[in-house]
Amino acid sequence: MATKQAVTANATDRFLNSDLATDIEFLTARTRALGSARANKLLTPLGLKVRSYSVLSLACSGLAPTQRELAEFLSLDPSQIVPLVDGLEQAGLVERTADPADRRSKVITGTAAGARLYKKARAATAEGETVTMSKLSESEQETLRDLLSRVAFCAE
Amino acid sequence: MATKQAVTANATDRFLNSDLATDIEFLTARTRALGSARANKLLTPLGLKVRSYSVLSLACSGLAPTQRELAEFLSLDPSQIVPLVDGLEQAGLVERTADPADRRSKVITGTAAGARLYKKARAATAEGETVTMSKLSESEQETLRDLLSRVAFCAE
DNA sequence: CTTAATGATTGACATTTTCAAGTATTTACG
DNA sequence: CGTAAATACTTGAAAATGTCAATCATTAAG
Repeated sequence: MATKQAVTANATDRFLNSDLATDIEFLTARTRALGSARANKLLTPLGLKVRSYSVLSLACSGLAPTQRELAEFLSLDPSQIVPLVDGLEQAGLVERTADPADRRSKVITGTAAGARLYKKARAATAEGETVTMSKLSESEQETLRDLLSRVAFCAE
Repeated sequence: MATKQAVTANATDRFLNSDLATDIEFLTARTRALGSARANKLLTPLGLKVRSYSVLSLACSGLAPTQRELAEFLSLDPSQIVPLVDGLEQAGLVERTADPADRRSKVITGTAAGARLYKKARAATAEGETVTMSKLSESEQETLRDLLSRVAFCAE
């Protein structure tokens, strides 16, 4: 079996020199698929997914995001934020508060229970990230983080 | 208006120091969202999307991928490959051939028309990538590509 | 030769994405 | 002030995507 595998290369190896394998678009998609599958698996026992975790994280950040800001930052449609916050709110993890300065906006803040769960969830995703990045040294991981932020937060 | 914008920071800037903004999972998701929106826009005039482009790319690579290999490499379920190949096949861009060595497998190869379209599509996505990566120097882009491949093709 | 495993396909179902329209509120401007 | 335009959230519908189990044809294993 092991020898057979060595002879019949798997797709991942076979296409390593294809055009696609050098395409940033493709590499980010594949990295994300790997990472988010892993993260979702680790978050499931906590009743979260990558999406709800992201909302919870910002809700617990102390930065008092509005739903519009959540949509913008998470690259989602504003209408997608509604059920995400609904779920977290019904679970008692976050609260919607009308912004006194602009009552159209609703500020999302984490509750005490939300903060407790976030702490655990953050540990879970950190563990997933460790696995995902295990092929890179610490300094390479920092480099990757830096390069990706510069691309991801490009003003356009 | 311009002054107002400067005072009221947008979400992207406001959350730059949040936990999430240093999360690789999140950074890859956001980078991918930016990049794939851009790529899809450039591919639309050619009748392609990022997905069908990826299949076409491998079909035209000369590496004769089977559908199972496409699924594996593109992080998709095998059943998702079927309609993707259907579409390209109906457009005369690729062909399904039963693998003589294993007639369960179907090898996907690009037609002449497929190769012509792929050439244009590749130029389009390359242009998108140039825009997406414009904040990075050439050597930084190479570093990013290298680090991402090592994560994306991690054996697990 | 029989059984188990694999690759493609289909169909059912859930989730996610995308949009357009509606309500409440705020901003811009005459 | 008062009206019109813009903004934030919400709703709902339609399309696209993801997930999974079952089926058929073929191959591999015993």
